[in-house]
This record gives sequence, C-alpha cells and structure tokens, in this order.
Amino acid sequence: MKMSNLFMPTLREVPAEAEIASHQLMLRAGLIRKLASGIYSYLPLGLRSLKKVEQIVREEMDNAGAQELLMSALLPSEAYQASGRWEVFGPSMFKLKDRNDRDFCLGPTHEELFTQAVIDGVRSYKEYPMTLYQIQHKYRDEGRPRFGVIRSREFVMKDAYSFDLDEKGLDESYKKMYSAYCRIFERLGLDFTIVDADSGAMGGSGSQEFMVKSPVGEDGIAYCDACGYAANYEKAECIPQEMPSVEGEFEMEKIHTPNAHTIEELVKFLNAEAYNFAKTIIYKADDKYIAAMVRGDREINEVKLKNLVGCTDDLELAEPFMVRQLTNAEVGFAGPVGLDIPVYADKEVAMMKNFIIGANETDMHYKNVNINKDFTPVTVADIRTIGEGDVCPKCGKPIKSAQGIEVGHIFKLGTKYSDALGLKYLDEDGKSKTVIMGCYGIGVTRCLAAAIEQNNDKDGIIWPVSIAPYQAMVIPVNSKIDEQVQAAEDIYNRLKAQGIEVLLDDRNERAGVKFKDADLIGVPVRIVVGKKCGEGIVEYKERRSSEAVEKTVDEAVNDVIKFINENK
RNA sequence: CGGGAUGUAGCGCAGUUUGGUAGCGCAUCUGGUUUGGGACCAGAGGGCCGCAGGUUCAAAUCCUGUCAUCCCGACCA
Repeated sequence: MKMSNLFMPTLREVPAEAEIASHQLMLRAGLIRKLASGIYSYLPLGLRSLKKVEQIVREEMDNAGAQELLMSALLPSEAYQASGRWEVFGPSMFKLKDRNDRDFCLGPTHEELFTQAVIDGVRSYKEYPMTLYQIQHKYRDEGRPRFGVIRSREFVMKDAYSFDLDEKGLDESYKKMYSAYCRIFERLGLDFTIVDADSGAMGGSGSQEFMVKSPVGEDGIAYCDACGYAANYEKAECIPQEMPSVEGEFEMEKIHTPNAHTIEELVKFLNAEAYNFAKTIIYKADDKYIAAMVRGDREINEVKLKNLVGCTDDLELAEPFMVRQLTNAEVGFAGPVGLDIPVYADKEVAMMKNFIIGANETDMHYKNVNINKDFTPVTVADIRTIGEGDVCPKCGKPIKSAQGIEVGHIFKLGTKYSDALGLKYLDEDGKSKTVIMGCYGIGVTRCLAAAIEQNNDKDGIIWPVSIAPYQAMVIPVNSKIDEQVQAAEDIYNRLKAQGIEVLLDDRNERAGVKFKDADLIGVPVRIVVGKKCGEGIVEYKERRSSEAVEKTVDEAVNDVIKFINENK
C-alpha cells in the first residue's frame, strides 16, 4: 500500500477524552474514531488489525473442532423470555420494537439462541458432542463505558458454546477450549494469566478467566509466584490469619465512643489496632436483611457472601433508614449482640478473643466480646476479600495482587439453558436426558486494546507482528531525490512480491513526519532509504529496537522477510 | 445509579471572575524557501461559544432548564 493513498488520519495531540495509553494511541494512530460514548468506528488500519485477531481466533477454534456460524445481532425477545433474561439484563440490554410493536433486542450474548439452534437442528444423541461459535458484534448498554474499546457498548466478541451428553464430555470440551485459548493469546502476543473465577449465580461448576495483567485492568487478580496459584480477587480463598493468643475471656463491657462511626475513628479514639475490632455490615439480600461480620482491617467480599446466603437477585448495602430501624442506632454502630437478623461471620472473627463491636446504640460499642458467649452467628465462613499480607491458599507463601484486563472467559454452564429451553436427548436406552453446556468468550476488540496496552512506548504502538496492520514499511527520506524514491519503490515491490504486507511512505513529507507516523502506527520493521542509497546501503530498523543498522539492499530485504516469518 | 469535572474552529486550549466586534498553537488552503526525527516566511479559509429559555441597550460571559462527554464509585447477568 502506498501511503499517499492510505486513509490514516493520525493525530499529533492527545484527544482530551482518552486517559489510558491504548485508547489514546488507537485514536492518535487513526485506528478508531468515536461515534458516541462506547461506540467506535474502525478505520482502515484498525480494521486490518481487528481482522487479524479474528483470523487467529478463527483458526484456533477451527483447529479445536469448533464450527463457525453467524447469528443475527438483531434478535426477537422470545428466546430471552424463556430463560428469564429479558428481565434479568435490565437496562443493560438494548431493546427496541419493530413496526408491529414486537419486542426485539440487540444481542448482548447468545446462549439462548445457540441452545435454540441446537434444539431445532440436532436429531440424535449421536450428533454430540458439538461446539459452535461465532464472531459477532455484541451490544450492552453499559452503565459506564470507559477506556475506549476496553469497555464499550458495541464490541466484537467470539462466543462459543459446547454441547455434551455428560459431565465427562463437558470436561473434555472445556479442556479443548482451554488449550485453544492459550494458543490464541500466545499468538496475539499477549502476556496473560489464567485465573479461577467465580461461577456463583450462573450456577456452573467451573470457570476461568484469561487476564492480561495491566494497571488499567478493571479486575483484581490474586496470584502466587511460588506455586502458580491465580484467582480472581472475588474468588480467591482466604486463609484465616492467626491472632496473638490471649489468655481467657473477659466480661463484655459497654463503652462510650462518641462520633466514632468508622474503624479508623475508633482506632484513633480507643488507641487500638484495626484487627481488635469486628465490623458488622447490614445487607439487603433479595428481600431479607442480614448482617455480615469481618475483622476490622478486612473487607467483606460480596460475591462470597451472596453465594453463601443463596441470594438469587441482588445483594446490596441496606438503606440507612433500615440500618437505623434494625440496630436502633445511627449507621456505624451496628453489632451482632441483640441483633434480630441472621449474622454471618467470617472465619477470622470466630478466632478472635475479647474484641470490640458496635453496641446497636449510637455512640456506644462493646469491648471484650467473645463469639458463642456474647453472640452466635448462624454461619461462620470465608466471606472476606483477600488482601495485602494474606497468604496463598495453596502453598502458604505471601500472595501478590495485580490488575488485569479480562480478554477471555471459559465457563462450565451445566444445564441452566438446556433446562430452561428444553434441550434434551434420548440416550441409547431411550431415556430422556438434558444436554450439558459450556460457554467460551473472547473479547476480540478488547484484545486489540490489551495488546496495545502491553506494547507501546512514548512514540506510539509497538505491534506484535501477528496483528500489525502492516508488517513492514519502506521510507524514502527525501521524496525530491529520484534515486531514493526509485530505490524505495524497488524494495517495496520486492517485499510485496514475497508476500510481505508492506507500506511505502511515498508522501511528499519531511523525513521527521514520516518517522513520527511510522513509530506512532507501530509497524514492526522498516527500511529507510537515505543518503547512502547510491552505494546500495539502506537502514534496517525494528520498531522495538532503538537502533538502526546499515545494510545492503539485499540484506535488508532478506532480513525483513526473515524477521516477519520468524515472528508472525 | 451516587459523587466530581468539562462543553469555544478538525485537534489541544485561552477568554467566563468584572457582560461591550471570537482568540492562540497545531492542522487545512495559496505562494515561496526548505528536506534524516512532527520546518520557516508571507497570506487565506474555517465558529448558531453544546442546546433551549430568561435577565439586559448588549450574553461565550449572569440566571434557569436540558443534552452530551470524561473521571471516581456502584453495577457488569
């Protein structure tokens, strides 16, 4: 491609709306343009990279035995009504009506549709197992779109669904997807981590997320360098920390703590440590109220609590007026003693002695409180979030934490959708059984952003060869000097003839402009044709390396071909 | 959905406090000089100052409403 013909509107300045590197660079390099919040157009360079990601995903899915199909993005409401998700999705589903006032939506995900397709199309158990996938635009009306295409309202997703006769079959399908995903993310040049994820409300039996570690990631990861354990922060199991042993249990005593609503204020007021307290938080779980207790220096993990309580709909903090009603005190003085709702205590709370809690009376706390003596929780379980100072639940070494961008998720669904929609089969004994499903997603557009997030410097993008919009670039330094222009065009034609996707910067620009654009759009390798071209000498430079090397034309051309073939 | 901020030329911004002809840099166009890391000189084009009301002789500026965008948090099936 000659750059004089390329639609590549690069920006010199950073658009004010973009905060993170990938978003800024995608806009500056002319990959995308915003149409509305969370909605983007892909310009030629962006689309080329996007298609390369799709192609890698497609090849590996096909290799794993999955079959591609394509469903509409515009969907009738019926299927979602059968599974109940027409309501469950709520405001995050884009809903619309046709001219006859019938309900439609823009598909946010396609479990129901794939299930229905299999119900409609599969006649015999002998056709299973089967894995189907599509690469399709998805629509979710996110409460808060952000970070460019990392959390957008329209995005490209590969979604796959496996259909098996039994659990053992599901395990195999799942494993195949797992290894396909590993190959995909390796080929995309992503440094990724696989973490255990929560399957909670979806009711599945297992779930893992593929995370690209990045400070701008929206998900927390707990991981252990020593044994390789890694889990989503929400999921990571917490090992109760031993407390200094204390002799005996004292008598509970009420103390005056004026205006000390928070642990921080209490620590200061009573000159104690945060771990001497247990905090009690009132939650509304569906339509019931419950109390949850963790040590003062810990955080409640709402996902764990939700799973423990068996809350199907929503778990949220109780409204302040209900807290006042239930505790007879201002918010900040809740405690388990005399509280008339179920109390769920964290394992660590059960190990504490003579600790301090709210007294259910404004400006009052109890000290020297002991579990099972002064109050009794309905359940003691792991309901806190892992944090600094915690240990790995597998090997006991200190746990580390990082932020990650979720680029893939694999999930053993079980029978949630096959039950809801009636996907059954008659086995060889003529017995009716339910098909067991798995679902597997990859955020294709998000992968692009993640790759840029991990591969950039102050000058621009540093594309991995596998997904670079173009693999190589030839730059004549001075477009007024025919000798350079000719030589550059020859090199360009030779590379093209070898199947290299190459750009020729034939624009009548100064050298600096061409170099800046080349770095910005991140082409992995370039040949610069300059002063020494009369002697047959040109410069070879890889984007990732800081120095250019002088070579003969033949060497440079061969090295580019070699570099591309070794890295693609 | 709660909190915060911002809407002025394609992009980045000033001007708003104290009302009085719409500004700067980059980009664009023309002419010339340049040509190895975003050139220089001279000239030119481009704005319902987010939108709608109101106050005023006069509104980018003051008041009310509204929409949009971004950030923090909640949510993310």
